[in-house]
Amino acid sequence: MSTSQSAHSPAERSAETRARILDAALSEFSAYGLAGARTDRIAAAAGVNKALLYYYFSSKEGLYLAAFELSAGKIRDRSMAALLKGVSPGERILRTALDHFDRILAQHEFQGLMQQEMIRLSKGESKAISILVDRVFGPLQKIYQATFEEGISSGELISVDWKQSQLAVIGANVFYFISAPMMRQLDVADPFDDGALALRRKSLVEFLGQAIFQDRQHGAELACRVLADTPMPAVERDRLPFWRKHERA
Amino acid sequence: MSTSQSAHSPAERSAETRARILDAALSEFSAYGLAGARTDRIAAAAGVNKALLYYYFSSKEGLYLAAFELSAGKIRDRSMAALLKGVSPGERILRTALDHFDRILAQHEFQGLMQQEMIRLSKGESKAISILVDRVFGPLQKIYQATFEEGISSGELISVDWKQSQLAVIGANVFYFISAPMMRQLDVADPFDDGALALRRKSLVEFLGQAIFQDRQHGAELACRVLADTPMPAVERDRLPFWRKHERA
DNA sequence: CGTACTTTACTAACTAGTTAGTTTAACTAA
DNA sequence: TTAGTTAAACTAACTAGTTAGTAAAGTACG
Repeated sequence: MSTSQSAHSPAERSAETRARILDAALSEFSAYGLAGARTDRIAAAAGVNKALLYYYFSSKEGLYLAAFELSAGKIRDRSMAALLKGVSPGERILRTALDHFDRILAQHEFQGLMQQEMIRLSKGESKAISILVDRVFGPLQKIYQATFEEGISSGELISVDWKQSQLAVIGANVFYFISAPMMRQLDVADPFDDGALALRRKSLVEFLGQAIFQDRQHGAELACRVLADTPMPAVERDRLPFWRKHERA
Repeated sequence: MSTSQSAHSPAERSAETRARILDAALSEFSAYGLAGARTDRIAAAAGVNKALLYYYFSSKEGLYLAAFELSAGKIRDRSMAALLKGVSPGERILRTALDHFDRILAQHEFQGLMQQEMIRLSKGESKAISILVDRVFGPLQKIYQATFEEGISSGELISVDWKQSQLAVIGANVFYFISAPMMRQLDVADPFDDGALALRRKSLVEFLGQAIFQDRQHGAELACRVLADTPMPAVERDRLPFWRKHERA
Protein backbone atom coordinates (compact mmCIF):
# COMPACT_ATOMS: atom_id res chain seq x y z
CA MET A 1 0.00 0.00 0.00
CA SER A 2 0.96 3.64 0.31
CA THR A 3 2.32 3.08 3.80
CA SER A 4 5.54 1.38 2.75
CA GLN A 5 6.77 3.70 0.03
CA SER A 6 9.11 5.78 2.16
CA ALA A 7 11.44 3.10 3.54
CA HIS A 8 13.62 1.11 1.20
CA SER A 9 15.69 -1.50 3.01
CA PRO A 10 13.81 -4.44 4.50
CA ALA A 11 15.14 -3.54 7.95
CA GLU A 12 13.71 -0.03 7.66
CA ARG A 13 10.39 -1.31 6.40
CA SER A 14 10.29 -3.81 9.24
CA ALA A 15 11.00 -1.19 11.88
CA GLU A 16 8.36 1.06 10.41
CA THR A 17 5.74 -1.69 10.44
CA ARG A 18 6.62 -2.62 14.00
CA ALA A 19 6.20 0.98 15.04
CA ARG A 20 2.86 1.19 13.29
CA ILE A 21 1.67 -1.89 15.13
CA LEU A 22 2.83 -0.51 18.48
CA ASP A 23 1.09 2.76 17.79
CA ALA A 24 -2.18 1.08 16.93
CA ALA A 25 -1.84 -1.20 19.96
CA LEU A 26 -1.30 1.78 22.25
CA SER A 27 -4.56 3.42 21.12
CA GLU A 28 -6.52 0.20 21.37
CA PHE A 29 -5.20 -0.91 24.76
CA SER A 30 -5.57 2.61 26.12
CA ALA A 31 -9.22 2.75 25.12
CA TYR A 32 -10.29 -0.80 25.95
CA GLY A 33 -7.70 -2.27 28.33
CA LEU A 34 -5.87 -5.55 27.90
CA ALA A 35 -8.95 -7.76 28.11
CA GLY A 36 -11.25 -5.49 26.12
CA ALA A 37 -8.82 -4.79 23.29
CA ARG A 38 -9.36 -6.74 20.06
CA THR A 39 -6.38 -8.01 18.12
CA ASP A 40 -8.33 -7.76 14.89
CA ARG A 41 -8.92 -4.06 15.48
CA ILE A 42 -5.24 -3.48 16.22
CA ALA A 43 -4.22 -5.25 13.03
CA ALA A 44 -6.76 -3.30 10.99
CA ALA A 45 -5.67 0.04 12.48
CA ALA A 46 -2.02 -0.76 11.78
CA GLY A 47 -2.90 -1.79 8.24
CA VAL A 48 -1.47 -5.27 8.63
CA ASN A 49 -2.72 -8.80 8.96
CA LYS A 50 -3.48 -10.23 12.39
CA ALA A 51 -0.92 -12.99 11.94
CA LEU A 52 1.78 -10.33 11.71
CA LEU A 53 1.09 -9.24 15.27
CA TYR A 54 2.12 -12.70 16.36
CA TYR A 55 5.11 -12.65 14.03
CA TYR A 56 6.51 -9.61 15.86
CA PHE A 57 5.04 -10.08 19.34
CA SER A 58 4.47 -13.55 20.62
CA SER A 59 1.11 -12.89 22.25
CA LYS A 60 -1.52 -10.28 22.97
CA GLU A 61 0.07 -9.72 26.37
CA GLY A 62 3.52 -9.42 24.79
CA LEU A 63 2.23 -6.71 22.50
CA TYR A 64 0.55 -5.01 25.44
CA LEU A 65 3.74 -4.97 27.48
CA ALA A 66 5.78 -3.67 24.54
CA ALA A 67 3.31 -0.84 23.93
CA PHE A 68 3.15 -0.06 27.64
CA GLU A 69 6.92 0.08 28.06
CA LEU A 70 7.36 2.28 25.02
CA SER A 71 4.82 4.72 26.36
CA ALA A 72 6.29 4.60 29.87
CA GLY A 73 9.73 5.41 28.51
CA LYS A 74 8.43 8.59 26.93
CA ILE A 75 6.80 9.59 30.20
CA ARG A 76 10.01 9.06 32.13
CA ASP A 77 12.10 11.14 29.74
CA ARG A 78 9.64 13.98 29.77
CA SER A 79 9.20 14.10 33.55
CA MET A 80 12.93 13.78 34.16
CA ALA A 81 13.51 16.79 31.92
CA ALA A 82 11.14 18.91 34.01
CA LEU A 83 12.71 17.77 37.30
CA LEU A 84 16.31 18.33 36.17
CA LYS A 85 16.05 21.85 34.74
CA GLY A 86 18.76 24.22 35.93
CA VAL A 87 16.54 26.34 38.17
CA SER A 88 15.79 26.54 41.90
CA PRO A 89 14.20 23.51 43.61
CA GLY A 90 10.93 25.34 44.15
CA GLU A 91 10.69 26.27 40.51
CA ARG A 92 11.41 22.67 39.53
CA ILE A 93 8.53 21.50 41.70
CA LEU A 94 6.21 24.06 40.08
CA ARG A 95 7.33 23.09 36.60
CA THR A 96 6.88 19.42 37.38
CA ALA A 97 3.31 19.97 38.54
CA LEU A 98 2.39 21.92 35.42
CA ASP A 99 4.23 19.50 33.18
CA HIS A 100 2.25 16.66 34.73
CA PHE A 101 -1.00 18.33 33.71
CA ASP A 102 0.23 19.10 30.20
CA ARG A 103 1.61 15.61 29.82
CA ILE A 104 -1.74 13.99 30.53
CA LEU A 105 -3.26 16.29 27.95
CA ALA A 106 -0.62 15.47 25.35
CA GLN A 107 -0.16 11.75 26.07
CA HIS A 108 -3.61 10.74 27.18
CA GLU A 109 -3.07 7.16 26.01
CA PHE A 110 -0.74 6.54 28.92
CA GLN A 111 -3.37 7.79 31.34
CA GLY A 112 -5.84 5.35 29.84
CA LEU A 113 -3.39 2.50 30.27
CA MET A 114 -2.75 3.54 33.87
CA GLN A 115 -6.44 3.69 34.74
CA GLN A 116 -6.94 0.16 33.48
CA GLU A 117 -3.69 -1.06 34.98
CA MET A 118 -4.64 0.28 38.43
CA ILE A 119 -7.76 -1.83 38.30
CA ARG A 120 -5.77 -4.90 37.29
CA LEU A 121 -3.16 -4.20 39.95
CA SER A 122 -5.76 -4.13 42.67
CA LYS A 123 -6.66 -7.66 41.58
CA GLY A 124 -3.03 -8.76 41.56
CA GLU A 125 -3.04 -9.28 37.80
CA SER A 126 -0.67 -6.55 36.73
CA LYS A 127 2.72 -7.42 35.32
CA ALA A 128 3.39 -3.97 33.88
CA ILE A 129 3.27 -1.99 37.07
CA SER A 130 6.26 -3.51 38.84
CA ILE A 131 8.41 -2.65 35.83
CA LEU A 132 6.92 0.83 35.85
CA VAL A 133 7.57 1.31 39.55
CA ASP A 134 11.15 0.12 39.28
CA ARG A 135 12.12 2.00 36.14
CA VAL A 136 9.87 5.09 36.04
CA PHE A 137 7.92 6.13 39.11
CA GLY A 138 10.45 4.89 41.63
CA PRO A 139 13.34 6.95 40.20
CA LEU A 140 11.08 9.94 39.56
CA GLN A 141 9.75 9.81 43.10
CA LYS A 142 13.30 9.79 44.52
CA ILE A 143 14.33 12.82 42.47
CA TYR A 144 11.11 14.59 43.45
CA GLN A 145 11.76 13.91 47.12
CA ALA A 146 15.37 15.06 46.85
CA THR A 147 14.32 18.21 45.03
CA PHE A 148 11.68 19.01 47.63
CA GLU A 149 14.06 18.41 50.51
CA GLU A 150 16.74 20.51 48.84
CA GLY A 151 14.14 23.27 48.62
CA ILE A 152 13.30 22.91 52.30
CA SER A 153 16.89 22.94 53.51
CA SER A 154 17.78 25.89 51.30
CA GLY A 155 14.92 27.79 52.94
CA GLU A 156 12.96 28.25 49.71
CA LEU A 157 10.17 25.85 50.66
CA ILE A 158 8.30 25.40 53.93
CA SER A 159 8.75 22.22 55.90
CA VAL A 160 5.66 20.45 54.70
CA ASP A 161 4.98 16.75 54.09
CA TRP A 162 6.05 16.49 50.45
CA LYS A 163 4.00 13.35 49.87
CA GLN A 164 0.75 14.97 50.94
CA SER A 165 1.31 17.98 48.71
CA GLN A 166 2.35 15.77 45.79
CA LEU A 167 -0.78 13.70 46.31
CA ALA A 168 -2.96 16.80 46.17
CA VAL A 169 -1.38 18.03 42.94
CA ILE A 170 -1.27 14.71 41.09
CA GLY A 171 -4.70 13.77 42.40
CA ALA A 172 -6.32 16.96 41.19
CA ASN A 173 -4.61 16.67 37.79
CA VAL A 174 -5.52 13.04 37.24
CA PHE A 175 -9.05 13.49 38.53
CA TYR A 176 -9.58 16.46 36.23
CA PHE A 177 -9.15 14.17 33.25
CA ILE A 178 -10.81 11.10 34.71
CA SER A 179 -13.94 13.01 35.62
CA ALA A 180 -13.99 15.27 32.56
CA PRO A 181 -16.59 13.25 30.64
CA MET A 182 -18.91 13.45 33.63
CA MET A 183 -18.20 17.11 34.30
CA ARG A 184 -19.31 17.79 30.76
CA GLN A 185 -22.69 16.35 31.69
CA LEU A 186 -22.85 17.96 35.13
CA ASP A 187 -21.82 21.39 34.05
CA VAL A 188 -22.54 23.87 31.35
CA ALA A 189 -18.85 24.52 30.81
CA ASP A 190 -16.76 22.07 28.81
CA PRO A 191 -13.60 20.99 30.71
CA PHE A 192 -11.69 20.81 27.41
CA ASP A 193 -12.38 24.37 26.40
CA ASP A 194 -9.17 26.32 26.15
CA GLY A 195 -10.61 28.59 28.83
CA ALA A 196 -11.29 25.80 31.31
CA LEU A 197 -7.90 24.22 30.69
CA ALA A 198 -6.13 27.55 31.11
CA LEU A 199 -8.01 28.22 34.36
CA ARG A 200 -7.06 24.83 35.74
CA ARG A 201 -3.40 25.27 34.84
CA LYS A 202 -3.41 28.70 36.46
CA SER A 203 -5.14 27.53 39.64
CA LEU A 204 -2.77 24.62 39.93
CA VAL A 205 0.46 26.62 39.70
CA GLU A 206 -0.77 29.60 41.70
CA PHE A 207 -2.08 27.36 44.45
CA LEU A 208 1.26 25.58 44.76
CA GLY A 209 3.05 28.92 44.64
CA GLN A 210 1.02 30.02 47.67
CA ALA A 211 1.09 26.72 49.50
CA ILE A 212 4.69 25.53 49.68
CA PHE A 213 6.96 28.59 49.56
CA GLN A 214 8.43 30.38 52.60
CA ASP A 215 8.23 33.67 50.75
CA ARG A 216 4.78 33.78 49.18
CA GLN A 217 5.73 36.76 47.09
CA HIS A 218 8.59 34.72 45.62
CA GLY A 219 6.19 31.80 45.07
CA ALA A 220 3.73 34.01 43.24
CA GLU A 221 6.44 35.42 41.02
CA LEU A 222 7.75 31.99 40.17
CA ALA A 223 4.23 30.77 39.41
CA CYS A 224 3.77 33.70 37.10
CA ARG A 225 7.06 33.04 35.32
CA VAL A 226 6.49 29.31 34.97
CA LEU A 227 3.05 29.92 33.51
CA ALA A 228 4.41 32.57 31.17
CA ASP A 229 7.11 30.45 29.61
CA THR A 230 5.19 27.17 29.52
CA PRO A 231 2.56 27.76 26.87
CA MET A 232 -0.42 25.47 26.93
CA PRO A 233 0.11 22.68 24.43
CA ALA A 234 -2.25 22.77 21.47
CA VAL A 235 -5.01 20.24 22.11
CA GLU A 236 -5.59 17.87 19.24
CA ARG A 237 -9.20 17.40 20.21
CA ASP A 238 -9.96 14.71 17.68
CA ARG A 239 -7.25 12.53 19.22
CA LEU A 240 -8.86 12.76 22.65
CA PRO A 241 -11.11 9.87 23.62
CA PHE A 242 -13.38 12.39 25.31
CA TRP A 243 -14.31 14.17 22.14
CA ARG A 244 -17.07 12.02 20.71
CA LYS A 245 -19.51 14.91 20.22
CA HIS A 246 -18.21 16.14 16.90
CA GLU A 247 -17.76 12.68 15.48
CA ARG A 248 -21.51 12.24 15.33
CA ALA A 249 -22.80 15.76 15.00
CA MET B 1 -29.57 -25.32 51.60
CA SER B 2 -28.87 -23.42 54.79
CA THR B 3 -29.46 -20.08 53.08
CA SER B 4 -33.20 -20.44 52.89
CA GLN B 5 -34.00 -21.57 56.41
CA SER B 6 -34.59 -18.12 57.88
CA ALA B 7 -37.29 -16.82 55.53
CA HIS B 8 -40.55 -18.70 55.20
CA SER B 9 -42.91 -17.13 52.72
CA PRO B 10 -41.94 -17.31 49.05
CA ALA B 11 -42.00 -13.55 48.80
CA GLU B 12 -39.50 -13.26 51.61
CA ARG B 13 -37.27 -15.93 50.15
CA SER B 14 -37.50 -14.33 46.75
CA ALA B 15 -36.54 -10.90 48.04
CA GLU B 16 -33.66 -12.45 49.94
CA THR B 17 -32.42 -14.25 46.85
CA ARG B 18 -32.74 -11.10 44.75
CA ALA B 19 -30.71 -9.18 47.30
CA ARG B 20 -28.05 -11.90 47.35
CA ILE B 21 -27.77 -11.70 43.56
CA LEU B 22 -27.49 -7.91 43.63
CA ASP B 23 -24.83 -8.11 46.30
CA ALA B 24 -22.77 -10.62 44.34
CA ALA B 25 -23.26 -8.60 41.15
CA LEU B 26 -22.02 -5.44 42.86
CA SER B 27 -18.77 -7.10 43.92
CA GLU B 28 -18.22 -8.67 40.53
CA PHE B 29 -19.03 -5.60 38.45
CA SER B 30 -17.01 -3.41 40.78
CA ALA B 31 -13.95 -5.59 40.38
CA TYR B 32 -14.19 -6.46 36.69
CA GLY B 33 -16.50 -3.91 35.04
CA LEU B 34 -19.52 -4.68 32.90
CA ALA B 35 -17.60 -6.38 30.09
CA GLY B 36 -15.14 -8.20 32.34
CA ALA B 37 -17.69 -9.50 34.82
CA ARG B 38 -18.73 -13.13 34.40
CA THR B 39 -22.33 -14.09 34.93
CA ASP B 40 -21.25 -17.57 36.03
CA ARG B 41 -19.15 -16.07 38.82
CA ILE B 42 -22.03 -13.85 39.96
CA ALA B 43 -24.38 -16.83 40.06
CA ALA B 44 -21.83 -18.92 41.95
CA ALA B 45 -21.15 -16.14 44.47
CA ALA B 46 -24.89 -15.66 45.03
CA GLY B 47 -25.33 -19.41 45.41
CA VAL B 48 -27.89 -19.67 42.61
CA ASN B 49 -28.14 -20.96 39.09
CA LYS B 50 -27.12 -18.64 36.26
CA ALA B 51 -30.57 -18.82 34.68
CA LEU B 52 -32.01 -17.24 37.80
CA LEU B 53 -30.11 -14.05 37.05
CA TYR B 54 -32.12 -13.82 33.84
CA TYR B 55 -35.31 -14.68 35.65
CA TYR B 56 -34.95 -11.67 37.94
CA PHE B 57 -33.03 -9.31 35.66
CA SER B 58 -33.60 -9.61 31.97
CA SER B 59 -29.97 -9.28 30.89
CA LYS B 60 -26.42 -8.82 32.11
CA GLU B 61 -26.79 -5.11 31.53
CA GLY B 62 -30.11 -5.04 33.39
CA LEU B 63 -28.44 -6.64 36.37
CA TYR B 64 -25.58 -4.18 36.10
CA LEU B 65 -27.91 -1.19 36.08
CA ALA B 66 -29.90 -2.53 39.03
CA ALA B 67 -26.73 -3.06 41.07
CA PHE B 68 -25.40 0.35 40.05
CA GLU B 69 -28.57 2.19 40.99
CA LEU B 70 -28.84 0.46 44.33
CA SER B 71 -25.30 1.47 45.17
CA ALA B 72 -25.80 5.02 43.87
CA GLY B 73 -28.86 5.45 46.07
CA LYS B 74 -26.85 4.64 49.17
CA ILE B 75 -24.20 7.16 48.14
CA ARG B 76 -26.77 9.90 47.64
CA ASP B 77 -28.40 9.35 51.02
CA ARG B 78 -25.09 9.36 52.81
CA SER B 79 -23.72 12.48 51.10
CA MET B 80 -27.00 14.36 51.54
CA ALA B 81 -26.88 13.67 55.25
CA ALA B 82 -23.43 15.24 55.54
CA LEU B 83 -24.45 18.30 53.50
CA LEU B 84 -27.67 18.94 55.40
CA LYS B 85 -26.41 18.77 58.99
CA GLY B 86 -27.56 21.67 61.16
CA VAL B 87 -24.21 23.42 61.44
CA SER B 88 -22.51 26.37 59.74
CA PRO B 89 -21.86 26.24 55.97
CA GLY B 90 -18.11 26.01 56.46
CA GLU B 91 -18.47 23.09 58.84
CA ARG B 92 -20.78 21.36 56.38
CA ILE B 93 -18.13 21.69 53.67
CA LEU B 94 -15.51 20.24 55.99
CA ARG B 95 -17.77 17.36 57.00
CA THR B 96 -18.61 16.65 53.39
CA ALA B 97 -14.94 16.42 52.44
CA LEU B 98 -14.15 14.03 55.26
CA ASP B 99 -17.30 12.04 54.65
CA HIS B 100 -16.27 11.64 51.02
CA PHE B 101 -13.01 10.04 52.09
CA ASP B 102 -14.68 7.77 54.62
CA ARG B 103 -17.38 6.83 52.15
CA ILE B 104 -14.85 5.60 49.58
CA LEU B 105 -13.25 3.54 52.32
CA ALA B 106 -16.57 2.08 53.44
CA GLN B 107 -18.25 1.66 50.04
CA HIS B 108 -15.32 0.93 47.80
CA GLU B 109 -17.48 -1.05 45.37
CA PHE B 110 -19.07 2.14 44.16
CA GLN B 111 -15.64 3.62 43.46
CA GLY B 112 -14.78 0.57 41.40
CA LEU B 113 -17.97 0.95 39.41
CA MET B 114 -17.25 4.63 38.85
CA GLN B 115 -13.71 4.00 37.65
CA GLN B 116 -14.96 1.56 35.04
CA GLU B 117 -17.94 3.72 34.16
CA MET B 118 -15.71 6.76 33.53
CA ILE B 119 -13.80 4.71 30.97
CA ARG B 120 -17.03 3.63 29.31
CA LEU B 121 -18.42 7.15 29.39
CA SER B 122 -15.39 8.49 27.55
CA LYS B 123 -16.25 6.04 24.78
CA GLY B 124 -19.91 7.08 24.81
CA GLU B 125 -21.07 3.68 26.04
CA SER B 126 -22.35 4.58 29.46
CA LYS B 127 -26.02 4.40 30.23
CA ALA B 128 -25.64 4.55 33.98
CA ILE B 129 -23.94 7.91 34.24
CA SER B 130 -26.72 10.10 32.93
CA ILE B 131 -29.07 8.63 35.53
CA LEU B 132 -26.38 9.21 38.13
CA VAL B 133 -25.82 12.80 37.07
CA ASP B 134 -29.53 13.59 37.09
CA ARG B 135 -30.40 11.88 40.35
CA VAL B 136 -27.24 11.93 42.45
CA PHE B 137 -24.33 14.14 41.49
CA GLY B 138 -26.39 16.91 39.96
CA PRO B 139 -28.52 17.50 43.09
CA LEU B 140 -25.51 17.04 45.37
CA GLN B 141 -23.49 19.52 43.32
CA LYS B 142 -26.27 22.12 43.60
CA ILE B 143 -26.49 21.77 47.36
CA TYR B 144 -22.71 21.92 47.62
CA GLN B 145 -22.62 25.11 45.58
CA ALA B 146 -25.42 26.70 47.60
CA THR B 147 -23.69 25.74 50.84
CA PHE B 148 -20.40 27.20 49.68
CA GLU B 149 -22.01 30.42 48.49
CA GLU B 150 -23.96 30.73 51.73
CA GLY B 151 -20.62 30.43 53.53
CA ILE B 152 -19.08 33.12 51.34
CA SER B 153 -21.92 35.61 51.75
CA SER B 154 -22.12 35.05 55.49
CA GLY B 155 -18.43 35.92 55.68
CA GLU B 156 -17.34 32.54 57.02
CA LEU B 157 -15.59 31.45 53.81
CA ILE B 158 -13.27 33.36 51.49
CA SER B 159 -14.43 34.19 48.02
CA VAL B 160 -12.71 31.34 46.23
CA ASP B 161 -13.73 29.35 43.16
CA TRP B 162 -15.70 26.57 44.81
CA LYS B 163 -15.28 24.23 41.85
CA GLN B 164 -11.50 24.39 41.94
CA SER B 165 -11.38 23.69 45.66
CA GLN B 166 -13.90 20.88 45.32
CA LEU B 167 -11.82 19.39 42.54
CA ALA B 168 -8.72 19.45 44.71
CA VAL B 169 -10.44 17.69 47.60
CA ILE B 170 -12.31 15.06 45.61
CA GLY B 171 -9.32 14.53 43.34
CA ALA B 172 -6.95 13.92 46.21
CA ASN B 173 -9.43 11.58 47.91
CA VAL B 174 -10.18 9.54 44.81
CA PHE B 175 -6.57 9.42 43.72
CA TYR B 176 -5.51 8.21 47.16
CA PHE B 177 -7.54 5.06 46.64
CA ILE B 178 -6.92 4.65 42.93
CA SER B 179 -3.18 4.82 43.36
CA ALA B 180 -3.02 2.93 46.65
CA PRO B 181 -2.01 -0.40 45.10
CA MET B 182 0.88 1.32 43.36
CA MET B 183 1.85 3.36 46.40
CA ARG B 184 2.21 0.11 48.27
CA GLN B 185 4.87 -0.92 45.77
CA LEU B 186 6.51 2.51 45.59
CA ASP B 187 6.66 3.12 49.28
CA VAL B 188 7.60 1.34 52.40
CA ALA B 189 4.46 2.56 54.14
CA ASP B 190 1.13 0.87 53.47
CA PRO B 191 -1.59 3.37 52.51
CA PHE B 192 -4.19 1.23 54.29
CA ASP B 193 -2.44 1.26 57.61
CA ASP B 194 -4.57 2.95 60.23
CA GLY B 195 -1.73 5.43 60.61
CA ALA B 196 -1.58 6.38 56.94
CA LEU B 197 -5.36 6.66 56.73
CA ALA B 198 -5.52 8.81 59.85
CA LEU B 199 -2.77 11.08 58.51
CA ARG B 200 -4.57 11.52 55.21
CA ARG B 201 -7.86 12.34 56.92
CA LYS B 202 -6.11 14.85 59.14
CA SER B 203 -4.22 16.51 56.29
CA LEU B 204 -7.39 16.75 54.26
CA VAL B 205 -9.50 18.47 56.89
CA GLU B 206 -6.74 20.68 58.25
CA PHE B 207 -5.76 21.78 54.76
CA LEU B 208 -9.33 22.79 53.95
CA GLY B 209 -9.61 24.48 57.34
CA GLN B 210 -6.63 26.66 56.40
CA ALA B 211 -7.54 27.16 52.77
CA ILE B 212 -11.13 28.35 52.59
CA PHE B 213 -11.95 30.16 55.86
CA GLN B 214 -11.75 33.91 56.38
CA ASP B 215 -10.77 33.33 60.00
CA ARG B 216 -8.09 30.65 59.88
CA GLN B 217 -8.27 30.21 63.63
CA HIS B 218 -11.98 29.41 63.27
CA GLY B 219 -11.15 27.03 60.40
CA ALA B 220 -8.57 25.21 62.47
CA GLU B 221 -10.98 24.85 65.38
CA LEU B 222 -13.72 23.52 63.14
CA ALA B 223 -11.27 21.08 61.53
CA CYS B 224 -10.32 19.88 64.96
CA ARG B 225 -13.93 19.45 66.05
CA VAL B 226 -14.98 17.69 62.85
CA LEU B 227 -12.08 15.27 63.14
CA ALA B 228 -12.82 14.68 66.79
CA ASP B 229 -16.45 13.70 66.35
CA THR B 230 -16.05 11.79 63.10
CA PRO B 231 -14.18 8.68 64.13
CA MET B 232 -12.45 6.79 61.37
CA PRO B 233 -14.63 3.92 60.23
CA ALA B 234 -13.29 0.49 61.02
CA VAL B 235 -11.67 -0.88 57.88
CA GLU B 236 -12.82 -4.35 56.96
CA ARG B 237 -9.56 -5.10 55.21
CA ASP B 238 -10.56 -8.45 53.83
CA ARG B 239 -13.43 -6.80 51.95
CA LEU B 240 -11.05 -4.40 50.22
CA PRO B 241 -9.93 -5.37 46.73
CA PHE B 242 -6.50 -4.00 47.58
CA TRP B 243 -5.80 -6.49 50.29
CA ARG B 244 -4.54 -9.50 48.38
CA LYS B 245 -1.43 -9.95 50.51
CA HIS B 246 -2.97 -11.81 53.37
CA GLU B 247 -5.10 -13.99 51.17
CA ARG B 248 -2.00 -15.73 49.88
CA ALA B 249 0.47 -15.37 52.74
C1' DC C 1 17.47 -16.84 -2.42
C1' DG C 2 15.72 -14.93 1.86
C1' DT C 3 13.22 -11.54 4.39
C1' DA C 4 8.92 -9.46 5.14
C1' DC C 5 4.87 -10.01 4.78
C1' DT C 6 -0.50 -11.83 3.18
C1' DT C 7 -4.27 -15.14 2.73
C1' DT C 8 -7.17 -18.50 4.05
C1' DA C 9 -8.73 -21.60 6.91
C1' DC C 10 -8.83 -23.39 10.78
C1' DT C 11 -9.21 -24.79 16.62
C1' DA C 12 -9.81 -24.52 21.33
C1' DA C 13 -11.62 -22.03 24.86
C1' DC C 14 -14.85 -19.24 26.66
C1' DT C 15 -19.28 -16.77 27.55
C1' DA C 16 -24.08 -14.57 27.23
C1' DG C 17 -28.24 -16.18 26.95
C1' DT C 18 -32.00 -20.04 26.35
C1' DT C 19 -34.78 -24.07 26.98
C1' DA C 20 -37.11 -27.48 28.99
C1' DG C 21 -37.83 -29.33 32.96
C1' DT C 22 -37.99 -29.94 38.46
C1' DT C 23 -38.88 -28.47 43.13
C1' DT C 24 -41.39 -25.83 46.60
C1' DA C 25 -44.99 -23.51 48.99
C1' DA C 26 -49.52 -22.34 49.29
C1' DC C 27 -54.12 -22.93 48.25
C1' DT C 28 -58.44 -25.56 47.17
C1' DA C 29 -62.02 -28.96 46.93
C1' DA C 30 -63.69 -33.28 48.73
C1' DT D 1 -57.14 -34.01 56.88
C1' DT D 2 -55.54 -34.82 52.51
C1' DA D 3 -54.95 -35.40 47.64
C1' DG D 4 -54.82 -32.51 43.71
C1' DT D 5 -53.68 -28.05 41.41
C1' DT D 6 -51.23 -24.00 40.33
C1' DA D 7 -47.75 -20.56 40.07
C1' DA D 8 -43.48 -19.00 41.34
C1' DA D 9 -38.74 -20.15 42.22
C1' DC D 10 -35.13 -22.56 40.69
C1' DT D 11 -31.78 -25.91 37.96
C1' DA D 12 -28.99 -28.78 34.48
C1' DA D 13 -27.65 -28.87 30.12
C1' DC D 14 -27.30 -26.83 26.01
C1' DT D 15 -26.77 -23.27 21.88
C1' DA D 16 -24.80 -19.81 19.26
C1' DG D 17 -21.49 -16.54 18.82
C1' DT D 18 -17.04 -14.53 19.71
C1' DT D 19 -12.01 -14.30 20.20
C1' DA D 20 -7.02 -15.45 20.86
C1' DG D 21 -4.00 -17.92 18.59
C1' DT D 22 -2.08 -21.35 14.81
C1' DA D 23 -0.82 -23.59 10.42
C1' DA D 24 0.42 -23.78 5.96
C1' DA D 25 0.97 -22.15 1.62
C1' DG D 26 1.88 -18.38 -1.02
C1' DT D 27 3.44 -13.50 -2.89
C1' DA D 28 6.46 -9.22 -3.52
C1' DC D 29 10.78 -7.60 -3.72
C1' DG D 30 15.62 -6.21 -3.17
